[in-house]
Amino acid sequence: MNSCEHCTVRDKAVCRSLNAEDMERLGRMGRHQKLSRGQVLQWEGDESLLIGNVIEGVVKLSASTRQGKDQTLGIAYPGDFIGRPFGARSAQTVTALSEARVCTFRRADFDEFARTHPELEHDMLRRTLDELDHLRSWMLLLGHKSAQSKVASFLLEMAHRLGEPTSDGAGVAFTLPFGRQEIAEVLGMTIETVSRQITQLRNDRLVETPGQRDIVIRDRATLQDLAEME
Amino acid sequence: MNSCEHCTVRDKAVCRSLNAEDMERLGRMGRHQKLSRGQVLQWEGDESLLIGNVIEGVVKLSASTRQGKDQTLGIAYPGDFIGRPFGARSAQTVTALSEARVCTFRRADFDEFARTHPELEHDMLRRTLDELDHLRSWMLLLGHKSAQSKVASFLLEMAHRLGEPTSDGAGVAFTLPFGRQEIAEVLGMTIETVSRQITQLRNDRLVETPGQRDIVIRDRATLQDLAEME
DNA sequence: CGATTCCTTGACTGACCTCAAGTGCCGTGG
DNA sequence: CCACGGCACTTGAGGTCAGTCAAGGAATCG
Repeated sequence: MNSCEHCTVRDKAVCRSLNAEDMERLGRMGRHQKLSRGQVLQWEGDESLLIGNVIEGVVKLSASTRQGKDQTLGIAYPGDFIGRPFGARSAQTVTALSEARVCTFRRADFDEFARTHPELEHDMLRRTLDELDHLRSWMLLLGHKSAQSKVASFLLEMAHRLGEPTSDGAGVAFTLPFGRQEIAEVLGMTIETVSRQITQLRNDRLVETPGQRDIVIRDRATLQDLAEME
Repeated sequence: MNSCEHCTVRDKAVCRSLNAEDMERLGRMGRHQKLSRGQVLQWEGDESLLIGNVIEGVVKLSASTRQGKDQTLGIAYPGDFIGRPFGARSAQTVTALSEARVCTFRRADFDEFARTHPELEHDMLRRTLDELDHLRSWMLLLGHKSAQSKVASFLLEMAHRLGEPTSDGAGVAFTLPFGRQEIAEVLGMTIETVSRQITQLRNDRLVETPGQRDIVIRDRATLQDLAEME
Protein backbone atom coordinates (compact mmCIF):
# COMPACT_ATOMS: atom_id res chain seq x y z
CA MET A 1 0.00 0.00 0.00
CA ASN A 2 1.09 3.53 -0.74
CA SER A 3 1.13 5.63 2.34
CA CYS A 4 1.23 9.02 0.73
CA GLU A 5 1.05 10.77 4.07
CA HIS A 6 4.51 9.56 4.93
CA CYS A 7 5.96 9.85 1.48
CA THR A 8 9.34 11.55 1.52
CA VAL A 9 8.41 13.78 -1.39
CA ARG A 10 5.00 14.59 0.01
CA ASP A 11 5.81 18.29 0.00
CA LYS A 12 7.89 18.42 -3.14
CA ALA A 13 6.13 16.38 -5.81
CA VAL A 14 3.03 17.52 -7.66
CA CYS A 15 0.95 15.78 -5.03
CA ARG A 16 1.65 18.67 -2.68
CA SER A 17 -1.13 20.60 -4.32
CA LEU A 18 -3.75 18.09 -3.24
CA ASN A 19 -5.74 17.88 -0.05
CA ALA A 20 -5.64 14.71 2.02
CA GLU A 21 -8.68 13.17 0.43
CA ASP A 22 -7.60 13.68 -3.18
CA MET A 23 -4.12 12.53 -2.37
CA GLU A 24 -5.58 9.37 -0.98
CA ARG A 25 -7.51 8.81 -4.21
CA LEU A 26 -4.48 9.51 -6.39
CA GLY A 27 -2.36 7.32 -4.18
CA ARG A 28 -4.64 4.35 -4.80
CA MET A 29 -4.04 4.71 -8.54
CA GLY A 30 -0.29 4.82 -8.15
CA ARG A 31 2.23 2.10 -7.85
CA HIS A 32 5.68 2.15 -6.34
CA GLN A 33 8.59 0.74 -8.30
CA LYS A 34 12.14 0.16 -7.26
CA LEU A 35 14.75 0.63 -9.97
CA SER A 36 18.28 -0.61 -9.80
CA ARG A 37 21.13 1.30 -11.33
CA GLY A 38 20.94 1.29 -15.10
CA GLN A 39 17.41 -0.06 -15.23
CA VAL A 40 15.17 1.35 -17.93
CA LEU A 41 11.68 2.47 -17.05
CA GLN A 42 10.37 3.55 -20.39
CA TRP A 43 11.73 3.26 -23.89
CA GLU A 44 12.14 6.05 -26.32
CA GLY A 45 9.32 5.79 -28.82
CA ASP A 46 7.12 3.62 -26.67
CA GLU A 47 3.68 4.93 -26.39
CA SER A 48 3.90 7.04 -23.31
CA LEU A 49 1.93 4.95 -20.89
CA LEU A 50 3.56 5.94 -17.69
CA ILE A 51 3.55 9.06 -15.66
CA GLY A 52 5.55 9.16 -12.51
CA ASN A 53 7.27 10.95 -9.72
CA VAL A 54 10.79 10.32 -8.59
CA ILE A 55 10.78 9.52 -4.89
CA GLU A 56 14.39 8.63 -4.35
CA GLY A 57 17.51 8.50 -6.47
CA VAL A 58 18.31 10.10 -9.79
CA VAL A 59 17.02 9.20 -13.24
CA LYS A 60 17.97 10.48 -16.64
CA LEU A 61 15.86 11.17 -19.70
CA SER A 62 17.66 10.49 -22.93
CA ALA A 63 17.27 10.07 -26.65
CA SER A 64 19.59 8.71 -29.23
CA THR A 65 20.40 9.70 -32.76
CA ARG A 66 19.90 7.24 -35.57
CA GLN A 67 23.64 6.58 -35.50
CA GLY A 68 23.38 5.44 -31.94
CA LYS A 69 24.82 8.35 -30.02
CA ASP A 70 22.96 9.20 -26.87
CA GLN A 71 22.12 12.67 -25.71
CA THR A 72 20.82 13.17 -22.21
CA LEU A 73 17.85 15.51 -22.31
CA GLY A 74 17.20 15.92 -18.65
CA ILE A 75 17.87 14.67 -15.18
CA ALA A 76 15.14 14.10 -12.65
CA TYR A 77 15.64 14.25 -8.90
CA PRO A 78 13.31 13.33 -6.03
CA GLY A 79 10.08 15.26 -6.34
CA ASP A 80 10.45 15.68 -10.09
CA PHE A 81 7.85 14.62 -12.50
CA ILE A 82 8.54 12.25 -15.39
CA GLY A 83 6.50 11.25 -18.42
CA ARG A 84 4.25 12.96 -20.86
CA PRO A 85 0.58 13.33 -20.00
CA PHE A 86 -2.14 14.32 -22.45
CA GLY A 87 -1.92 12.64 -25.74
CA ALA A 88 1.56 12.98 -27.10
CA ARG A 89 4.16 10.27 -27.39
CA SER A 90 7.16 10.04 -25.22
CA ALA A 91 10.34 10.57 -27.17
CA GLN A 92 12.53 9.64 -24.27
CA THR A 93 14.11 6.77 -22.53
CA VAL A 94 14.00 6.93 -18.75
CA THR A 95 16.94 5.25 -17.03
CA ALA A 96 17.87 5.06 -13.36
CA LEU A 97 21.33 6.47 -12.67
CA SER A 98 21.33 5.22 -9.13
CA GLU A 99 19.14 2.97 -7.08
CA ALA A 100 15.82 4.76 -7.34
CA ARG A 101 12.23 4.59 -6.31
CA VAL A 102 9.46 6.03 -8.43
CA CYS A 103 5.75 6.31 -8.04
CA THR A 104 4.02 5.59 -11.34
CA PHE A 105 0.54 5.93 -12.76
CA ARG A 106 -1.14 4.57 -15.83
CA ARG A 107 -1.34 7.55 -18.11
CA ALA A 108 -5.06 7.34 -18.75
CA ASP A 109 -5.76 7.31 -15.02
CA PHE A 110 -3.48 10.21 -14.37
CA ASP A 111 -4.81 12.27 -17.25
CA GLU A 112 -8.34 11.95 -16.07
CA PHE A 113 -7.45 12.72 -12.51
CA ALA A 114 -5.50 15.79 -13.54
CA ARG A 115 -8.31 17.09 -15.73
CA THR A 116 -10.59 17.14 -12.74
CA HIS A 117 -8.07 18.68 -10.34
CA PRO A 118 -7.08 22.14 -11.53
CA GLU A 119 -4.76 22.72 -8.58
CA LEU A 120 -2.73 19.72 -9.70
CA GLU A 121 -2.56 21.01 -13.25
CA HIS A 122 -1.54 24.42 -12.01
CA ASP A 123 1.35 22.90 -10.12
CA MET A 124 2.34 20.89 -13.15
CA LEU A 125 2.19 23.97 -15.32
CA ARG A 126 4.56 25.84 -13.05
CA ARG A 127 6.94 22.92 -12.98
CA THR A 128 6.85 22.54 -16.72
CA LEU A 129 7.50 26.23 -17.25
CA ASP A 130 10.45 26.03 -14.87
CA GLU A 131 11.76 22.99 -16.68
CA LEU A 132 11.46 24.88 -19.95
CA ASP A 133 13.50 27.77 -18.60
CA HIS A 134 16.09 25.39 -17.30
CA LEU A 135 16.32 23.57 -20.60
CA ARG A 136 16.81 26.86 -22.39
CA SER A 137 19.80 27.68 -20.26
CA TRP A 138 21.28 24.31 -21.26
CA MET A 139 20.72 25.17 -24.89
CA LEU A 140 22.97 28.18 -24.46
CA LEU A 141 25.56 25.86 -23.03
CA LEU A 142 25.30 23.20 -25.74
CA GLY A 143 25.21 25.76 -28.47
CA HIS A 144 28.09 28.03 -27.66
CA LYS A 145 30.26 26.98 -24.79
CA SER A 146 33.69 25.39 -24.85
CA ALA A 147 34.37 21.98 -23.37
CA GLN A 148 35.98 23.61 -20.35
CA SER A 149 32.97 25.77 -19.79
CA LYS A 150 30.52 22.92 -20.21
CA VAL A 151 32.23 20.80 -17.61
CA ALA A 152 32.46 23.70 -15.19
CA SER A 153 28.74 24.40 -15.63
CA PHE A 154 27.92 20.77 -15.12
CA LEU A 155 29.88 20.50 -11.90
CA LEU A 156 28.31 23.66 -10.53
CA GLU A 157 24.84 22.39 -11.29
CA MET A 158 25.61 19.11 -9.60
CA ALA A 159 27.02 20.95 -6.61
CA HIS A 160 23.83 22.95 -6.43
CA ARG A 161 21.70 19.80 -6.47
CA LEU A 162 23.79 17.41 -4.46
CA GLY A 163 26.54 19.35 -2.77
CA GLU A 164 27.32 19.37 0.95
CA PRO A 165 29.88 21.62 2.63
CA THR A 166 33.16 19.85 3.31
CA SER A 167 34.18 19.25 6.91
CA ASP A 168 36.69 22.10 6.77
CA GLY A 169 33.95 24.32 5.35
CA ALA A 170 36.16 25.52 2.53
CA GLY A 171 34.57 23.52 -0.26
CA VAL A 172 31.52 21.69 -1.53
CA ALA A 173 31.57 17.92 -1.88
CA PHE A 174 29.35 15.46 -3.66
CA THR A 175 29.32 12.09 -5.35
CA LEU A 176 28.26 12.14 -8.97
CA PRO A 177 25.48 9.75 -9.92
CA PHE A 178 27.22 9.71 -13.32
CA GLY A 179 30.13 7.95 -14.85
CA ARG A 180 32.30 9.84 -17.32
CA GLN A 181 30.40 8.44 -20.26
CA GLU A 182 27.14 9.72 -18.82
CA ILE A 183 28.59 13.16 -18.23
CA ALA A 184 29.68 13.16 -21.86
CA GLU A 185 26.13 12.37 -22.93
CA VAL A 186 24.75 15.24 -20.90
CA LEU A 187 27.20 17.72 -22.34
CA GLY A 188 27.23 16.47 -25.90
CA MET A 189 30.90 15.63 -26.00
CA THR A 190 33.19 12.60 -25.79
CA ILE A 191 34.31 10.75 -22.71
CA GLU A 192 37.96 11.60 -23.45
CA THR A 193 37.28 15.31 -23.57
CA VAL A 194 35.34 15.16 -20.32
CA SER A 195 38.21 13.35 -18.70
CA ARG A 196 40.79 15.82 -19.95
CA GLN A 197 38.77 18.77 -18.73
CA ILE A 198 38.32 17.30 -15.27
CA THR A 199 42.03 16.54 -15.14
CA GLN A 200 42.78 20.12 -15.98
CA LEU A 201 40.41 21.45 -13.34
CA ARG A 202 42.19 19.21 -10.87
CA ASN A 203 45.62 20.41 -11.97
CA ASP A 204 44.42 23.98 -11.62
CA ARG A 205 43.32 23.14 -8.04
CA LEU A 206 39.73 24.16 -8.72
CA VAL A 207 38.43 20.74 -7.76
CA GLU A 208 39.63 17.60 -6.07
CA THR A 209 38.61 14.08 -6.97
CA PRO A 210 39.04 11.83 -3.95
CA GLY A 211 37.28 9.00 -5.79
CA GLN A 212 36.31 8.44 -9.41
CA ARG A 213 32.87 9.83 -8.87
CA ASP A 214 33.62 12.09 -5.95
CA ILE A 215 34.07 15.77 -6.52
CA VAL A 216 35.12 18.48 -4.12
CA ILE A 217 34.83 21.98 -5.41
CA ARG A 218 37.66 24.06 -3.98
CA ASP A 219 37.40 27.29 -5.90
CA ARG A 220 33.82 27.97 -6.71
CA ALA A 221 34.37 31.53 -7.85
CA THR A 222 36.91 30.63 -10.51
CA LEU A 223 34.82 27.68 -11.62
CA GLN A 224 31.89 30.04 -11.99
CA ASP A 225 33.97 32.32 -14.17
CA LEU A 226 34.96 29.41 -16.38
CA ALA A 227 31.34 28.34 -16.64
CA GLU A 228 30.35 31.73 -17.93
CA MET A 229 32.98 31.83 -20.62
CA GLU A 230 32.37 30.63 -24.11
CA MET B 1 -10.96 47.74 -28.88
CA ASN B 2 -9.99 44.11 -29.21
CA SER B 3 -12.54 42.16 -31.12
CA CYS B 4 -11.55 38.70 -30.06
CA GLU B 5 -14.39 37.12 -31.98
CA HIS B 6 -12.75 38.03 -35.24
CA CYS B 7 -9.18 37.44 -34.13
CA THR B 8 -7.23 35.43 -36.67
CA VAL B 9 -5.80 33.19 -34.00
CA ARG B 10 -9.10 32.76 -32.22
CA ASP B 11 -8.93 28.99 -32.70
CA LYS B 12 -5.23 28.53 -32.27
CA ALA B 13 -4.11 30.61 -29.31
CA VAL B 14 -4.76 29.70 -25.70
CA CYS B 15 -7.94 31.74 -25.86
CA ARG B 16 -9.56 28.92 -27.77
CA SER B 17 -10.23 27.14 -24.51
CA LEU B 18 -12.49 29.94 -23.29
CA ASN B 19 -16.18 30.47 -23.82
CA ALA B 20 -17.44 33.70 -25.35
CA GLU B 21 -18.00 35.45 -22.07
CA ASP B 22 -14.60 34.68 -20.57
CA MET B 23 -12.91 35.53 -23.82
CA GLU B 24 -14.59 38.88 -23.72
CA ARG B 25 -13.29 39.47 -20.20
CA LEU B 26 -9.78 38.42 -21.10
CA GLY B 27 -9.94 40.49 -24.24
CA ARG B 28 -10.62 43.63 -22.22
CA MET B 29 -7.40 43.06 -20.28
CA GLY B 30 -5.35 42.62 -23.40
CA ARG B 31 -3.70 45.10 -25.66
CA HIS B 32 -2.65 44.79 -29.26
CA GLN B 33 0.81 45.83 -30.29
CA LYS B 34 2.34 46.11 -33.70
CA LEU B 35 6.02 45.28 -33.93
CA SER B 36 8.27 46.17 -36.80
CA ARG B 37 11.10 43.96 -37.89
CA GLY B 38 13.87 43.86 -35.33
CA GLN B 39 11.82 45.53 -32.62
CA VAL B 40 12.33 44.21 -29.12
CA LEU B 41 9.31 43.49 -26.97
CA GLN B 42 11.04 42.40 -23.82
CA TRP B 43 14.60 42.35 -22.62
CA GLU B 44 16.45 39.45 -21.14
CA GLY B 45 16.59 40.01 -17.42
CA ASP B 46 13.71 42.43 -17.28
CA GLU B 47 11.15 41.45 -14.79
CA SER B 48 8.74 39.45 -16.85
CA LEU B 49 5.81 41.79 -16.96
CA LEU B 50 4.30 40.76 -20.19
CA ILE B 51 2.46 37.71 -21.34
CA GLY B 52 1.33 37.57 -24.89
CA ASN B 53 0.12 35.74 -27.92
CA VAL B 54 1.55 36.08 -31.36
CA ILE B 55 -1.21 37.04 -33.76
CA GLU B 56 0.75 37.60 -36.90
CA GLY B 57 4.39 37.35 -37.92
CA VAL B 58 7.29 35.54 -36.34
CA VAL B 59 9.18 36.43 -33.18
CA LYS B 60 12.27 34.91 -31.65
CA LEU B 61 13.22 34.29 -28.04
CA SER B 62 16.88 34.66 -27.37
CA ALA B 63 19.52 34.96 -24.70
CA SER B 64 23.12 35.95 -24.88
CA THR B 65 26.26 34.77 -23.18
CA ARG B 66 28.31 37.15 -21.09
CA GLN B 67 30.70 37.46 -24.04
CA GLY B 68 27.93 38.77 -26.19
CA LYS B 69 27.08 35.80 -28.38
CA ASP B 70 23.40 35.28 -28.94
CA GLN B 71 21.65 31.96 -28.90
CA THR B 72 18.10 31.73 -30.14
CA LEU B 73 16.06 29.69 -27.70
CA GLY B 74 12.80 29.48 -29.55
CA ILE B 75 10.70 30.81 -32.36
CA ALA B 76 7.07 31.75 -31.91
CA TYR B 77 4.50 31.72 -34.69
CA PRO B 78 0.90 32.96 -34.79
CA GLY B 79 -1.10 31.33 -32.03
CA ASP B 80 1.98 30.71 -29.91
CA PHE B 81 2.29 31.90 -26.41
CA ILE B 82 5.15 34.07 -25.18
CA GLY B 83 6.27 35.12 -21.74
CA ARG B 84 6.56 33.52 -18.38
CA PRO B 85 3.55 33.57 -16.11
CA PHE B 86 3.61 32.75 -12.41
CA GLY B 87 6.40 34.28 -10.55
CA ALA B 88 9.64 33.55 -12.31
CA ARG B 89 11.73 36.01 -14.24
CA SER B 90 12.04 36.06 -17.94
CA ALA B 91 15.51 35.10 -19.06
CA GLN B 92 14.77 35.94 -22.65
CA THR B 93 14.70 38.72 -25.11
CA VAL B 94 11.70 38.74 -27.41
CA THR B 95 12.37 40.20 -30.84
CA ALA B 96 10.19 40.46 -33.92
CA LEU B 97 11.75 38.77 -36.94
CA SER B 98 9.16 40.16 -39.29
CA GLU B 99 6.39 42.69 -39.04
CA ALA B 100 4.33 41.21 -36.26
CA ARG B 101 1.26 41.75 -34.17
CA VAL B 102 0.99 40.49 -30.65
CA CYS B 103 -1.70 40.58 -28.03
CA THR B 104 -0.21 41.31 -24.63
CA PHE B 105 -1.37 41.23 -21.03
CA ARG B 106 0.05 42.60 -17.85
CA ARG B 107 1.41 39.60 -16.09
CA ALA B 108 -0.44 40.11 -12.85
CA ASP B 109 -3.75 40.36 -14.71
CA PHE B 110 -3.07 37.29 -16.74
CA ASP B 111 -1.89 35.23 -13.78
CA GLU B 112 -5.00 35.95 -11.84
CA PHE B 113 -7.26 35.23 -14.76
CA ALA B 114 -5.49 31.96 -15.47
CA ARG B 115 -5.71 30.83 -11.86
CA THR B 116 -9.47 31.12 -12.01
CA HIS B 117 -9.83 29.46 -15.41
CA PRO B 118 -8.61 25.88 -15.26
CA GLU B 119 -9.46 25.22 -18.90
CA LEU B 120 -7.03 27.95 -19.87
CA GLU B 121 -4.33 26.49 -17.68
CA HIS B 122 -4.95 23.09 -19.12
CA ASP B 123 -4.43 24.40 -22.60
CA MET B 124 -1.28 26.18 -21.51
CA LEU B 125 0.00 23.04 -19.86
CA ARG B 126 -0.40 21.05 -23.05
CA ARG B 127 1.33 23.73 -25.05
CA THR B 128 4.16 23.97 -22.59
CA LEU B 129 4.65 20.22 -22.58
CA ASP B 130 4.75 20.24 -26.38
CA GLU B 131 7.24 23.06 -26.35
CA LEU B 132 9.38 21.09 -23.93
CA ASP B 133 9.40 18.07 -26.24
CA HIS B 134 10.26 20.26 -29.15
CA LEU B 135 13.09 21.92 -27.30
CA ARG B 136 14.50 18.54 -26.37
CA SER B 137 14.74 17.54 -29.98
CA TRP B 138 16.70 20.73 -30.62
CA MET B 139 19.05 19.80 -27.82
CA LEU B 140 19.89 16.61 -29.67
CA LEU B 141 20.67 18.75 -32.67
CA LEU B 142 22.81 21.27 -30.81
CA GLY B 143 24.61 18.60 -28.89
CA HIS B 144 25.67 16.13 -31.52
CA LYS B 145 24.94 17.08 -35.07
CA SER B 146 27.32 18.34 -37.73
CA ALA B 147 26.92 21.73 -39.35
CA GLN B 148 25.49 20.09 -42.46
CA SER B 149 22.96 18.21 -40.44
CA LYS B 150 21.95 21.25 -38.41
CA VAL B 151 21.23 23.32 -41.49
CA ALA B 152 19.29 20.49 -43.10
CA SER B 153 17.19 20.10 -39.95
CA PHE B 154 16.57 23.80 -39.80
CA LEU B 155 15.39 24.03 -43.39
CA LEU B 156 13.08 21.07 -42.94
CA GLU B 157 11.56 22.60 -39.86
CA MET B 158 11.02 25.88 -41.67
CA ALA B 159 9.49 24.04 -44.60
CA HIS B 160 7.15 22.33 -42.19
CA ARG B 161 6.09 25.64 -40.69
CA LEU B 162 6.08 27.92 -43.68
CA GLY B 163 6.37 25.79 -46.82
CA GLU B 164 4.04 25.87 -49.78
CA PRO B 165 4.22 23.48 -52.72
CA THR B 166 5.94 25.01 -55.74
CA SER B 167 3.90 25.65 -58.86
CA ASP B 168 5.37 22.59 -60.55
CA GLY B 169 4.50 20.56 -57.48
CA ALA B 170 7.97 19.05 -57.29
CA GLY B 171 9.25 21.07 -54.36
CA VAL B 172 8.43 23.11 -51.28
CA ALA B 173 9.05 26.84 -51.24
CA PHE B 174 9.20 29.42 -48.50
CA THR B 175 10.76 32.69 -47.51
CA LEU B 176 12.81 32.60 -44.36
CA PRO B 177 11.99 35.18 -41.74
CA PHE B 178 15.69 34.96 -40.88
CA GLY B 179 18.89 36.39 -42.19
CA ARG B 180 22.00 34.23 -42.18
CA GLN B 181 23.15 35.67 -38.88
CA GLU B 182 19.86 34.73 -37.27
CA ILE B 183 20.04 31.19 -38.62
CA ALA B 184 23.51 30.95 -37.12
CA GLU B 185 22.11 32.02 -33.75
CA VAL B 186 19.42 29.37 -33.89
CA LEU B 187 21.87 26.61 -34.72
CA GLY B 188 24.71 27.70 -32.49
CA MET B 189 27.22 28.26 -35.26
CA THR B 190 28.80 31.06 -37.26
CA ILE B 191 27.34 32.94 -40.18
CA GLU B 192 30.17 31.76 -42.44
CA THR B 193 29.50 28.12 -41.71
CA VAL B 194 25.79 28.56 -42.33
CA SER B 195 26.56 30.19 -45.63
CA ARG B 196 28.94 27.44 -46.69
CA GLN B 197 26.46 24.72 -45.83
CA ILE B 198 23.66 26.37 -47.77
CA THR B 199 26.01 26.81 -50.71
CA GLN B 200 26.82 23.15 -50.61
CA LEU B 201 23.19 22.11 -50.44
CA ARG B 202 22.62 24.29 -53.50
CA ASN B 203 25.57 22.75 -55.34
CA ASP B 204 24.22 19.31 -54.51
CA ARG B 205 20.85 20.36 -56.01
CA LEU B 206 18.99 19.64 -52.81
CA VAL B 207 17.71 23.20 -52.57
CA GLU B 208 17.46 26.30 -54.71
CA THR B 209 17.79 29.85 -53.48
CA PRO B 210 15.94 32.19 -55.83
CA GLY B 211 16.48 35.09 -53.42
CA GLN B 212 18.64 35.60 -50.36
CA ARG B 213 15.90 34.53 -48.03
CA ASP B 214 13.98 32.31 -50.41
CA ILE B 215 14.38 28.58 -50.23
CA VAL B 216 12.99 25.88 -52.49
CA ILE B 217 13.49 22.35 -51.30
CA ARG B 218 14.05 20.10 -54.28
CA ASP B 219 15.06 16.84 -52.71
CA ARG B 220 13.33 16.47 -49.43
CA ALA B 221 14.26 12.82 -48.96
CA THR B 222 17.99 13.38 -49.20
CA LEU B 223 17.74 16.46 -47.02
CA GLN B 224 15.95 14.37 -44.45
CA ASP B 225 18.76 11.82 -44.54
CA LEU B 226 21.30 14.56 -43.98
CA ALA B 227 19.28 15.93 -41.10
CA GLU B 228 19.35 12.59 -39.36
CA MET B 229 23.07 12.17 -39.62
CA GLU B 230 25.45 13.23 -36.95
C1' DC C 1 24.97 55.74 -58.56
C1' DG C 2 27.35 55.50 -54.34
C1' DA C 3 26.69 53.63 -49.63
C1' DT C 4 25.35 50.31 -46.67
C1' DT C 5 24.27 45.91 -45.41
C1' DC C 6 24.21 41.13 -46.11
C1' DC C 7 26.09 37.15 -48.07
C1' DT C 8 29.85 34.34 -50.03
C1' DT C 9 34.45 32.58 -50.49
C1' DG C 10 39.26 31.63 -49.19
C1' DA C 11 43.24 30.56 -46.17
C1' DC C 12 44.49 29.49 -41.80
C1' DT C 13 44.01 27.94 -37.05
C1' DG C 14 42.67 25.47 -33.23
C1' DA C 15 39.44 22.81 -30.40
C1' DC C 16 37.55 18.65 -30.10
C1' DC C 17 37.03 13.91 -31.97
C1' DT C 18 39.10 9.44 -33.11
C1' DC C 19 41.89 5.77 -32.40
C1' DA C 20 45.03 3.53 -29.50
C1' DA C 21 47.59 2.46 -25.56
C1' DG C 22 48.26 2.96 -20.79
C1' DT C 23 46.99 3.19 -15.61
C1' DG C 24 44.46 2.55 -11.51
C1' DC C 25 40.69 0.51 -9.02
C1' DC C 26 38.09 -3.22 -7.29
C1' DG C 27 36.29 -7.82 -6.80
C1' DT C 28 37.28 -12.71 -7.25
C1' DG C 29 39.73 -16.67 -6.43
C1' DG C 30 43.78 -18.99 -5.39
C1' DC D 1 47.51 -11.84 1.26
C1' DC D 2 48.52 -11.43 -3.38
C1' DA D 3 47.57 -12.51 -8.42
C1' DC D 4 44.56 -11.81 -11.86
C1' DG D 5 41.00 -9.95 -14.85
C1' DG D 6 37.68 -6.59 -15.97
C1' DC D 7 36.20 -2.12 -16.18
C1' DA D 8 36.39 2.78 -15.99
C1' DC D 9 39.18 6.42 -16.40
C1' DT D 10 43.37 8.76 -18.22
C1' DT D 11 46.76 10.07 -21.48
C1' DG D 12 48.85 10.57 -26.04
C1' DA D 13 49.24 11.33 -31.12
C1' DG D 14 47.11 12.70 -35.14
C1' DG D 15 43.25 14.20 -38.06
C1' DT D 16 39.14 16.88 -39.09
C1' DC D 17 35.56 20.06 -38.92
C1' DA D 18 34.04 24.38 -37.83
C1' DG D 19 35.66 28.96 -36.11
C1' DT D 20 38.40 33.20 -37.14
C1' DC D 21 40.13 36.72 -39.91
C1' DA D 22 40.03 38.98 -44.16
C1' DA D 23 38.50 40.21 -48.60
C1' DG D 24 35.39 40.26 -52.40
C1' DG D 25 30.56 40.16 -54.50
C1' DA D 26 25.54 40.91 -54.56
C1' DA D 27 21.35 43.06 -53.10
C1' DT D 28 18.89 47.07 -51.32
C1' DC D 29 18.07 51.93 -50.50
C1' DG D 30 18.37 56.60 -50.59
